[in-house]
Amino acid sequence: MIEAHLAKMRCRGPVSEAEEEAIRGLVADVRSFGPDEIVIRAGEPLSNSMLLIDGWLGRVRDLESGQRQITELHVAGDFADLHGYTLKRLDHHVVTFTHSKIAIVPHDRIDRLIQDFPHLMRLYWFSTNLDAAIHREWVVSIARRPADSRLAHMFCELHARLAVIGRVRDDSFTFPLTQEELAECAGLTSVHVNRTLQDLRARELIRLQHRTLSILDYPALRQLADFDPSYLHLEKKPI
Amino acid sequence: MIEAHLAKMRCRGPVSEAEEEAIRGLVADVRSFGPDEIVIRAGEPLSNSMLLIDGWLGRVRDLESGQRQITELHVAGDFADLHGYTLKRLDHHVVTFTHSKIAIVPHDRIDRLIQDFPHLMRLYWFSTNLDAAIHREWVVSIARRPADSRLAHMFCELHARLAVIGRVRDDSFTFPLTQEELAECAGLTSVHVNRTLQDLRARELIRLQHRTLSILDYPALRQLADFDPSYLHLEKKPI
DNA sequence: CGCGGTGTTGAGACCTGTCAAGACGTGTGG
DNA sequence: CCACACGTCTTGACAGGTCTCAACACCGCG
Repeated sequence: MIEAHLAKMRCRGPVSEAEEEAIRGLVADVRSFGPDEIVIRAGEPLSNSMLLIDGWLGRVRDLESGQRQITELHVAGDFADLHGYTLKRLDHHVVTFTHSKIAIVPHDRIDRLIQDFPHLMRLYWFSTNLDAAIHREWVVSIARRPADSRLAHMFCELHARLAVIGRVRDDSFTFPLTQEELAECAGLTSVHVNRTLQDLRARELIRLQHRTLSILDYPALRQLADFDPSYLHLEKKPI
Repeated sequence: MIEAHLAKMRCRGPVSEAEEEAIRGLVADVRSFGPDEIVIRAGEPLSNSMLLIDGWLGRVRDLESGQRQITELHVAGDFADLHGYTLKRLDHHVVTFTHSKIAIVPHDRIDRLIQDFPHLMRLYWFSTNLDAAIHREWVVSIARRPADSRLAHMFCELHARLAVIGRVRDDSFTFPLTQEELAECAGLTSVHVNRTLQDLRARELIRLQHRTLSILDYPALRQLADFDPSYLHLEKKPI
């Protein structure tokens, strides 16, 4: 059920049997959502967090002008709103992009978990700091990189994050976002995303069809993106 | 010494005498830095965090192209790299913009503190999540807002953050960044920042001279910025 | 078979970037 | 006290990336 989550945790360091048991005990309930639903609305008081079991979620901000900005993407194994555990309300919505299965984790269970397992407290704190690192990388990308590098960077990041949970095969993975949604991530318009994707295809860097993204030339894509995966902290180091 | 830090903490909820004492005990040493120094270099292993007592710091990323992007600004009372406590190395440099006085906080003292005061653990975890919220707001700003709103938003954010620590008088505060550095925050060039500032001045929204920023028409600036301070969680709520 | 969402294309406008030069101003050394 | 130097701010002309608007093509699904 939460194997992807455990895989992600273990990729940073050992998780004992007892800890694993405790983590499994976090889940109070599992709920299913359709695509394009709002899972958590900005501002509402929270007493649970959401552990994504399967599907794709995003954090999105609606602007006054009617535009949307996606601030982070979440895949299986991610806690989508663990920061809500301390903040108690979010500054953004959490929405589904696909059918999604989500484990509900009541905050009081997290209370108990981190009390019993200080090591897990550090791991979960770490994981919210990792979200911040991802935000920072997006700031850099959106502020400074041209459209092609920007998309390339997103693809490299997802490649790395999905690989950890075993969802990449031959540098291919399913990528369910529409070009419109991709634009909302990258700070571009869907028209420009469309043209940029054509460009990336023409240069034989990627293939993207039927919701599947194939990276055809990873070294070249990585160079175009100026992608350095160290901010994802994927190497094994005990915390 | 760390009054600004305590003021910031207290603005979110009560901090007991004992807790205050413990927080003061975090400081192992105080160091001074000149302007434009690198305080922490990206990637180097960390065993301390830096609590800014006075001055201005920033988190900056150097790009391959030679450009720089500033990812967050820090003012008195901020922990500049508390996320380093869990991550153990940073994905960015921490640099000074002005003369700065910084308290050195060894990680093992934080270990002890959060063990003794679970409430403070939550507060400090919260504060790193707050940094993430600020990152998110920057993503939105840089991705979607035109140059004038973008600068306006930065000024509103700083106004709110500095007010908490008593550094705003009559909607004025010292703002020591050069236009070049401002550009590195906003994802613009210094030339464009210059022209945009002239525009904001001409519209009588701000005055900026001699390193002092005066907000002349806060409601108008806030509206231009589409600024909603709730992401800063400045209202009093026990955590 | 038709419909709605998604992807594609073109032309033109606009915001921001680039390059280059000059003005200002503040601190330093003679 | 002046002269100079260096960083910062300012300005102009032009280039270029991205956006806007609008139309059309495609495709999966009911």
